[in-house]
Amino acid sequence: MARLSDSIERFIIELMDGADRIELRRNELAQHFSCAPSQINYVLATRFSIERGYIIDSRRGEGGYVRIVQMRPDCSGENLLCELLGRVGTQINEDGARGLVHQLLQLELITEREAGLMAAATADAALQIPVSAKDVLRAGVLRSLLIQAFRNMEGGEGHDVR
Amino acid sequence: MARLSDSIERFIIELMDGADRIELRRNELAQHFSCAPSQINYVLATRFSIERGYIIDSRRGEGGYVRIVQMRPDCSGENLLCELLGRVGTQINEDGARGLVHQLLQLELITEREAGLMAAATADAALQIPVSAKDVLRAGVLRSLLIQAFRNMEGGEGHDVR
DNA sequence: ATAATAAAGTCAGGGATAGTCAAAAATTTT
DNA sequence: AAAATTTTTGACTATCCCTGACTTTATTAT
Repeated sequence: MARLSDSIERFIIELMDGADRIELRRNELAQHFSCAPSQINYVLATRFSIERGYIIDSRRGEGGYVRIVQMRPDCSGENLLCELLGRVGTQINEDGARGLVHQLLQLELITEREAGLMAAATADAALQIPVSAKDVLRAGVLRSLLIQAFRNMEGGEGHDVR
Repeated sequence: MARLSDSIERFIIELMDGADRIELRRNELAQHFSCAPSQINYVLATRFSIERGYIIDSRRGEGGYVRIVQMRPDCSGENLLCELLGRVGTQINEDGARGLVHQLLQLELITEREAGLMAAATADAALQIPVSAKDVLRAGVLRSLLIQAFRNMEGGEGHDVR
């Protein structure tokens, strides 16, 4: 029998129907498939991961939702974000970060102002901790920035700045 | 169900219509939305906080009111930057950082995309170190971002609205 | 002054969502 | 069949929104 996770994956993809984003209620979906709500999280984690080109956003409480955003993999056959994240790795130095940001700028995926911000956030001066750990920390910040930058490209409202 | 709080927030912002202050009756507003009066307090606390640059003033009893004042730092350039850096101080938590970014957005000093980047760089998730030091680190990153944001503004390119 | 009335504030709690994690179950690989 | 891997579930947690009971303050009437 087709695994439940696969069915749910297919169902969601069909729901998206080419659109690059969709919002759904976790519990409703779980009910539709008569499974535990956390099963949905599993599907999201394994089938709609960053590596596969998706970004998940969610909110709890009354009016809660789970939003799935598919990043368009345009600029390169492979998923560009995925590749960039790979290049960031677990640590990266200031020059490496700058180079990467510069490349985004060259590709016209971000503006000069945005590039300036990304560079500022990953500059040595911004990360005030013992030198030894800076590169690791910078990698975390840069990853977060990259994911956000790609979210921006989807034209949506990005995530709440709340 | 659409969140009542969001509707009320929107309603108030529309009422203000660019003005920097407004006075309203808590009970009337509650009645308009058919909700408990305390709901209004909730909206004020979560959407019109100090962090977002609002000050709430009120009076009880006959002729009571709630006044919402949007702080518009009248200083610009250097002074505003100074003030904001002061607010960041040596440490700031995630909510504080978000509120400040939200305010820059409201003041139209940065674009939504830029706000998203600033929020991403100062999110808890981006700073992968022991919790205890996060706020200090975040302050460093945010300071760096602010300085860069103001550098952008002086460049006078206006902001790309994309 | 005191009492009555008319606001607004506070806070704890409940309901509605979603997330996490570890253990059990199922499936696949060796 | 044993081991390894993936899937599924359930118990517990976290967050957000909304309400209601009770409190505080200001004004007005007696």
